[in-house]
Amino acid sequence: MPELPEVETVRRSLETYVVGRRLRQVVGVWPRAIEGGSPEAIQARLSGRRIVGLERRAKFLSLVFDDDARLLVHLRMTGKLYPESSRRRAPEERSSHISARLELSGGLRIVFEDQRRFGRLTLLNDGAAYRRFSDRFGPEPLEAGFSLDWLRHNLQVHRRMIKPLLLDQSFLAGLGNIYVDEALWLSGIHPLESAHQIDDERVGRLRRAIRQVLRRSIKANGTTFMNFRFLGGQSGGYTDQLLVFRRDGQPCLRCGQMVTKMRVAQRGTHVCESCQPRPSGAPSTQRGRRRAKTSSESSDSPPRPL
DNA sequence: CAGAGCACCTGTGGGC
DNA sequence: TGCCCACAGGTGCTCT
Repeated sequence: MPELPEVETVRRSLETYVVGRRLRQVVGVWPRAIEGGSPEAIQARLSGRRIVGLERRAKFLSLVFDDDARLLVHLRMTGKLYPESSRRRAPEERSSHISARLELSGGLRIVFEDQRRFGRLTLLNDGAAYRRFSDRFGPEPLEAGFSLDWLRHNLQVHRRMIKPLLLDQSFLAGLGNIYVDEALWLSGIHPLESAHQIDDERVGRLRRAIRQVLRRSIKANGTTFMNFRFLGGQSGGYTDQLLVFRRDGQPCLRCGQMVTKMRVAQRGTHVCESCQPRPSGAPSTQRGRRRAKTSSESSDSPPRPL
């Protein structure tokens, strides 16, 4: 599930609950949810420490403690993080899906629920460890480091296809499948295009598109398909504003041609082949498999500009 | 370096 | 109706 806007939504929703409290204990941990450590090690290192911040880096949440230790949370596909009391009535919650509970001072419990159990907790002992962690990622797309010059230069030096490059967290932090498709559609760039072949004008459009979709989605509290939720089970409002993602078989909102679904970098990819012209040398590999968009309709419906 | 395939998990929905 | 399989918002590994 969660990409930058969803993780940021969770961060904002939890910040006021957790900052200022002390961690009492970590309970109910599914041991494999701990990355490179153990529940006991987390417990020993963090219990009694005060939480002084809740930050986000890429798609990680980072509980910052008063002595610079951190507890990282990655929600992966289906993870949720919420104060227990706010979710009493959430119908889909199942105890078998709980990966951990954090007991904080004042009787607050934060639940880490994760249906698919991909989500992970990671303990970082000090600021140096955090620096090493943070250095694995590219710039944050909503911060100053993601400048036009930076993007122009760094697209130039890669021969990879643009979509997998934008999904690569070490290149740019925080984008996932939804917002890459959205940003490429907005900027009129085909996902198979080689990064270094994107001309300056489209680089500028791409940068604006990335920032626009992320900002708007954060404003709407993210996107919900299956099960992204925050606080008391609220879902993201950006789902209604999606421009191309999951709109395969429907007319493109810009030109009216049918939006198609293909496979790029093993990910479902939504594209308007008319607004996002396929690069000349691109392999036409895409095995559409089942989902075949052919959608049984006559292939050419009249373009309907909107 | 770049890309494919798979592994990690569970649930859901489409096709037959 | 029910079974089987592909697929799902992410990431990290191996192999070519």
